[in-house]
Amino acid sequence: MNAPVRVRFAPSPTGYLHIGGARTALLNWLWARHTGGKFVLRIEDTDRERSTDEAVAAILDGMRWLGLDWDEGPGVGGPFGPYFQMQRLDLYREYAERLVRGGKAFACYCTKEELDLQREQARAEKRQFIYPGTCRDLPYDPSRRHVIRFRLPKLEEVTFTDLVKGAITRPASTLQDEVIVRADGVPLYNFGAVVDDVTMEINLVARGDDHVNNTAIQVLLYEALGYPVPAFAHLPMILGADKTRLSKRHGATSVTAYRDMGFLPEAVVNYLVRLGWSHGDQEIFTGSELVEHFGFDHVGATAGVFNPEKMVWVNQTWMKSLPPAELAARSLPYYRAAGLEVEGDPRLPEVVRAFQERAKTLVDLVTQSRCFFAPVEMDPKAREKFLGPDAAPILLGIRDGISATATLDAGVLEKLFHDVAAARSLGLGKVAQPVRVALTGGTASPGIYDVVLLLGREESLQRIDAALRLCAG
RNA sequence: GGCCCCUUCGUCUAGCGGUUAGGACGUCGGCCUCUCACGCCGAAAACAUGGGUUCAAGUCCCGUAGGGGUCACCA
Repeated sequence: MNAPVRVRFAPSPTGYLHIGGARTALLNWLWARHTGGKFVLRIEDTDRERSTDEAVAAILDGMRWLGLDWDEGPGVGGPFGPYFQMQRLDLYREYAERLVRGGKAFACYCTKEELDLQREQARAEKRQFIYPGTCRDLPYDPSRRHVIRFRLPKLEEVTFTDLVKGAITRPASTLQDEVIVRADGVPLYNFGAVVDDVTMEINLVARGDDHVNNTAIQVLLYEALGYPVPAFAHLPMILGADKTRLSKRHGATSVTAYRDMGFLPEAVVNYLVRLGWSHGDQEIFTGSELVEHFGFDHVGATAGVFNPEKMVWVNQTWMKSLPPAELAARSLPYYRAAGLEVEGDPRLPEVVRAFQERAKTLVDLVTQSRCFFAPVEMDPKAREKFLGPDAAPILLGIRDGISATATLDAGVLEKLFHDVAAARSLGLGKVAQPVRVALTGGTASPGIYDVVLLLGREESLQRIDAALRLCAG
């Protein structure tokens, strides 16, 4: 009765892994993991014009980064391979021939040009163009260049059930004898996908919303082939702020771009799943929580607007929750990309801890903490405002205090800063800000005592001395 | 244009006939405070619209409007 779940993600390798594709892959993966089923990755590379090996690599790279491992597919193989459509051509030919022999498909000799002309004519007459069945009853002549068309059965309408949208019905009058195999023998999407889903024993097809209109003809294909129709789940699109389909002009759309911007994969996964799926009021989910709770019954039917601000919040929330050592390890490639070699630096975990709840992304973390691993880059505005002549005596006081103390710790520093402030009847801020600018080059940083401690006595003294010279003019 | 799908705060959503319509992001106030964050407290903010069904409708049905998708020898 209940066969083990087999789902698949079937991208066409025409570009990087798009945010929308990633979500489709993710939900399939979650369902497989939730049910203990199999997650199959299949590459639909039958569009030879646009498919590239680089795109395949980019997609696999994106999926690995998100942690979406596949049970069958490129690299891992599996019992239903190969998992590239261009390596399954014999299979499609066999199934197409079966259809032709059974009278359920036929050879069509119309040329692209003839059909384009007819289409144009129909448009001129404001008529819907539907293939008129020109070659429907012609004898089969393999020597003539031809495509294979599916012979649309006589029926009123086609209905199927969608796990997220419910029953969907389409009048047969809007369907036509689709071409299923090109003249060069390469199958078209509707046919290749069906044959593969049949032979790979896929029993739930979860894919983008933009495929609902293909589903009716596919249902008919399953029936013509004599196989059970799988369950369908059509996932709503991801929109940009203007409510049109998310695209480049809305900003970054590839998952690896988010990696490069310093997002944690956990956060991207978390955000993407929550966009269109919910579990009560919960916002933050670990991977295992997602696997535990995910189900198509709570996938919404409405398209969702991609909200970068919320994704940043999710990312920041995740960064705060990671152990500092873990966060430090994750930040290494980002420091490297910024030209800072911090691996093995004993201060790294402490520095990361100091910025953990201040940074929104890993890139932000690196940017903010830069002054601990590189010379001070003095912000001119900060200098002008906080390193004037009146700052000199304050800096001097702190400088002397630090150099006079044998062992620095937070308690000592707190007393020192308070004493300097009290001696001049100033608020603590009047003392801390000039020192902060002297030590970091800017006006925002972790607590000033932490900054001194992180920098250490010698470096702190040097930086204050340098600032003193600036005060002097 | 035909067909298909969708419609709760600006955004993501909870709701599955009876709720002061809840949460989150963002926004705005306040608290905390050495800066920036974090955290905490509070506020503004939604059932597209018109008809039904029902004692009762955000929840069910129909229409309208709006939005999206799709109409290839692309996927």
